[in-house]
Amino acid sequence: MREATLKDVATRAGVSIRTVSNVVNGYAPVSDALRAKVETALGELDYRPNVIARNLKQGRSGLLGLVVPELDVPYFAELARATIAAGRRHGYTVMVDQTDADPERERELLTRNSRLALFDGLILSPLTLTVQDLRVRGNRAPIVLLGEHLFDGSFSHVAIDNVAAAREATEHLIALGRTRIAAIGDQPYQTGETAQLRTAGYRQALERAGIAYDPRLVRPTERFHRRLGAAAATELMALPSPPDAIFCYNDLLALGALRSLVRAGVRVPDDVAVIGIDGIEEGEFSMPSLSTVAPDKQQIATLAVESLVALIEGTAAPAPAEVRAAHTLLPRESTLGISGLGVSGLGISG
Amino acid sequence: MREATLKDVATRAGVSIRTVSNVVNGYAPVSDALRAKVETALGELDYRPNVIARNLKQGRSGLLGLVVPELDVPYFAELARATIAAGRRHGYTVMVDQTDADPERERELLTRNSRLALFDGLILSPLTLTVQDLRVRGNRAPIVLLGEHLFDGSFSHVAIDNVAAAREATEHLIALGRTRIAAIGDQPYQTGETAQLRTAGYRQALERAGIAYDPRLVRPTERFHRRLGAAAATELMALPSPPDAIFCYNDLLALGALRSLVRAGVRVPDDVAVIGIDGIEEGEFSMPSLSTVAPDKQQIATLAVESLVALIEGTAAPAPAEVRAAHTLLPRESTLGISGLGVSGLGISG
DNA sequence: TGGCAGCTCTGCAACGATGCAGACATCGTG
DNA sequence: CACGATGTCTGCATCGTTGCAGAGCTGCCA
Repeated sequence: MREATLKDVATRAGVSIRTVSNVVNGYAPVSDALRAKVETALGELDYRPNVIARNLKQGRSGLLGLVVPELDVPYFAELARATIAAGRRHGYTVMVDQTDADPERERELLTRNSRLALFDGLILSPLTLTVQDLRVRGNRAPIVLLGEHLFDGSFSHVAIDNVAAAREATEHLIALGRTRIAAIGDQPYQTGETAQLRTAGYRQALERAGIAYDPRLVRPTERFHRRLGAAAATELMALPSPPDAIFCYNDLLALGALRSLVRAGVRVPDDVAVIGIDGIEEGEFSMPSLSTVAPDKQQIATLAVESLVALIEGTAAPAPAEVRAAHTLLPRESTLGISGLGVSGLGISG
Repeated sequence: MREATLKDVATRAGVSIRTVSNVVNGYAPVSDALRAKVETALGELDYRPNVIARNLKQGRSGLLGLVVPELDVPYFAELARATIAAGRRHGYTVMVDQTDADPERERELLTRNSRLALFDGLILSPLTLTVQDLRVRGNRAPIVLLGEHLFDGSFSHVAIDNVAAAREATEHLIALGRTRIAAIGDQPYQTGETAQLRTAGYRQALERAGIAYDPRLVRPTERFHRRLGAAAATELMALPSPPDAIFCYNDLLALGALRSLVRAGVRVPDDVAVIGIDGIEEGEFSMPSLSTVAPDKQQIATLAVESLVALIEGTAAPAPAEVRAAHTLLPRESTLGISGLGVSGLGISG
């Protein structure tokens, strides 16, 4: 059975389509008698408006899309929550998609026939997209980017200062007196821009402290996952002179490293201090809890949505903005130690 | 500047709208000469199809919606990933929304004017919705439900056997010789159906093993979050006779409990064994790693998408199906102990 | 040369809703 | 009583696209 349309309802109620529309939307004044008749017909036919038709007429859908590489990476999940909330505050519904960090999927998004063209605007957290890709997009909706990519100024951006964040994390380790500070997560190839900025921050901190840079202590990882962090930490501890601290480029790497260290009987932080970046909730509950530099996800989400809405509604100059969000160092047990227990580290007992 | 339409392109190229459409979609045979002219015009005007108009004409959007209570709960994030993949296999794009576990937001989804009406179908993981709510929905798209709610048979469902899952988790603890087995996560009120099923499974296992049910060992928690698990575990250990094992209704509760136990110097699993439900990746990397009963998320996602697509495309009888997905017990260190180290538990050293 | 098939291409209608201008009835006022 | 103001209600055009039926042309064969 076909869905009832305004026309069906109008026929049944013996009024014009327009009047039915008015009743449905509560627009123009409608007499009680007619209103009652229309409402009866609406009920009898179980009328439900066709949102697509309405959107076509109004030229907007009220939907924003957030596209992240991996939804099950906690940082993105937490960011998604914040973005959905920010969207609501501006009257938009945000829906989330992921690309599995697949370059082809990322490019597919921008395709002429992408279904995302239904959305009034897009917030992208790209991994591999180039400015070129974005230029030729078949997508009519405005775009705001998250992260450091594509800083050629043609698109609005929201990101933390990754160099500073990495520097502060490293400086925190230095302040604890550590000198052999390893780094896990470098990505010295084209699409690893965020990682490269963090490497820069790491090296800045070392340099300022007069600590020599030791390339053997820097482990690249293709992605920022727990398993890779664990493997890299194991390798680091097998070095002739292992590190006394590890700066991980994100919290998942750090949590993987943490487990492999503790599992191997290394005391954290006494033997090796560990810090990450992301400020995910999981890090508050690891044992020991994870020190981290937390980007202000609320702020990132709010700024991204605000920029996007301004583009959509034309309330701002279309000049692309580069927006910086805040970040905060959150020292926890993995660098400060476990307080209140009369012990100074966590290891294997038995 | 307005977006170019087919009409604009047609005017510029001196051909009919229909021909432009044909070129864009590669439909009918078009002579090379015309095709070239049209393509030039397309390029000059930077034409991008209006997906909304296309959808209106075709009566579908190719979009499925997945709505979960909280995206930053890892179980849901992992399920979302699986669902997005399953949707792609069927030619649909899945986009994810969350309700913040807010009853009003859940109901809002089904409203006449909900933007989700743009979607061809919806997969809902409801917390508080009643059958009543679903009946009066102003939403035309078919719906498939995740979880045990609303088992009155009017809607298609996909869920694991929660009673069995909880029973198997508890039996695993019993098989280890534990007798004072606590439970964290009961929700003995209307909207806590999943929790109640898990309580039933827990009690079944106790009963079968001839262990008396001790209500003091069952801690309710309003939600399934790490912090509440930690608090509940602390309370349990403060009992005159504390438990020697804890069954948590999900992995987040268990991870919270794990931390508070280890933090307090309790040896896991020697003193207290811990198990959860969900099989989230985080549990593989906690210290000790978390034993769990893992629902087959792939299967859940696949079954949900298949049911939904069948409803949308009318290839299946509209009779609502109740589908069971598989689950697997995954014993890890939090019950089996840490092997290969010559130690039998993890605690505080120093 | 007539007729037909096959290839291109076009115009119109339609998807289901809303904006707009105006028709019609009613009412109050001068 | 005439008039305009007000309050209801309607029809038409429109959003941008695609389905459908058919027009016009070409070329081939009898």
